Amino acid sequence: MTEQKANDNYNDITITTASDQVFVDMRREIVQGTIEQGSKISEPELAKRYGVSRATLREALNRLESCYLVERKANVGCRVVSLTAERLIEVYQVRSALEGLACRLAADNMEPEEVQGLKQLLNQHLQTQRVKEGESYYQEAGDLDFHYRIIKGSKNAHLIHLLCNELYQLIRMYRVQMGMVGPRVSKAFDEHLAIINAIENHDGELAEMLMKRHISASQANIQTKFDLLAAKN
Amino acid sequence: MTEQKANDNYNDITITTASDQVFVDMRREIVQGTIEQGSKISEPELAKRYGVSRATLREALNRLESCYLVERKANVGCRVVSLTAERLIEVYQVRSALEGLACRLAADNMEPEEVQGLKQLLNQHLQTQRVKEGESYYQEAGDLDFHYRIIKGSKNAHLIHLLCNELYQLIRMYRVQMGMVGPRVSKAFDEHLAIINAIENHDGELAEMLMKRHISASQANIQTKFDLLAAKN
DNA sequence: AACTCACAAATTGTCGACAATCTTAATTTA
DNA sequence: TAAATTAAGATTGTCGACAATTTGTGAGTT
Repeated sequence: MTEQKANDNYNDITITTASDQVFVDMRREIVQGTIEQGSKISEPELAKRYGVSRATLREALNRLESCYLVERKANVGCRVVSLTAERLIEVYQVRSALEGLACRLAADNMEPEEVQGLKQLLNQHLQTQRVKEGESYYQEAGDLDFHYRIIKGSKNAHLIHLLCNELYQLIRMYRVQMGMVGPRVSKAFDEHLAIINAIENHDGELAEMLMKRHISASQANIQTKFDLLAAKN
Repeated sequence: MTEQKANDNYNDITITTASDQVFVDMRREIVQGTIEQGSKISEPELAKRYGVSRATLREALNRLESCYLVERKANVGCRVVSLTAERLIEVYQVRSALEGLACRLAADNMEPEEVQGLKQLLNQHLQTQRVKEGESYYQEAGDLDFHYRIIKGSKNAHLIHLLCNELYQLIRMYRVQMGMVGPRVSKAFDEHLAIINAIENHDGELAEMLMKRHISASQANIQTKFDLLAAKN
């Protein structure tokens, strides 16, 4: 839980209204676990805490629901989502399909400059990783950045919105709260490299397949992680 | 625009609050075109029309935004989405990836009874189509039903929500307002049949591929339809 | 002791009014 | 005449209060 500030606002929302601010703040707190998963959200309490009325808080809650961070029931209330293994597996199945598509489209639609930028990013990661072997956070942030760029490279606005604004919040929450360390980190590099090469060669089919595998590997990791967690308790 | 009532509430929402009601009503009107695409939504005006306060109307608008039927801008307002060819292509690319996934999962997770039900449904369509050759509406409703069942058969709750509650409203809107007729109808039957067979044989890979093709064919239709429309004007 | 029912407290849903912002049109200025 | 400015009107954002529903507690019954 070191400084997470830099990567708070991944999707480029311009904050104009008060509910925008509350939305972004609550989103951060939920992703980081400050507001813990599964906990009930009391509208009067949180409204007071953020210094806004219930109306603006509810506006923020609606938007949190849109990105799957809270769940509402009529006349009952709102609670923060719980990161169960089942849910994460489901999300990763969807993610795999969508990012596979994004990768295929990126192979056709990415500008040469964007591809160059991606390669540079990967080089940076390589150096950073050498210096801070074992440190996982930077890698994670960089990894997200890598995926973000490819998604944006698809040039499919609907797909971009779906992944970056909606689905990714859950994934960030999982990463921050459960952590991703171990041998996956270095292996992920090679996979990233292969993906970039495929994109550079405009080989959409291969790029899609590699990305799907890449994400499926993460998915497998989730299951083992939860199994380990269950064994401890 | 005959009786659409039966298929109004595809996703099984239980209407409890006033904003639920407004949401469902507005959704129908937007899908059918009663509230026409691209039109600006005046909160005071619509609140009066539905006999509710602006607060409950705004709640409904939030949810309409979640299923991509309206777009909001801060301090500016809300307008109904416009069905451009570009947007629909984007949506269909996403749909193809997601329903492909759904189909693959369905091949593993559908109960035998569900598969039987699907086959029965297809038989009904065949008879209906023979009787009412050319009539497209029933086919469309039935087609949606077919896709719904497969999606549900995936047993992936997140995927089901994404497709049935969010993405499909746009697709229904396109179908109702632009219509789907012509040779696609009979051809779609054969494709449906092949998909069912693959599912029945638990051949996920094939089922996925067939579904993706099936949807890509619809996607190609969209482009030609818009081209024709552009040529007329 | 367990179960039901009724009442009280708390929470969510809804409303009308006010504040902040945007839009439009008239007016001024170059 | 065209561009910039400003003021009026309308629209959205926010607030506090009331209504409807749920939840929790405790008395009463079997």
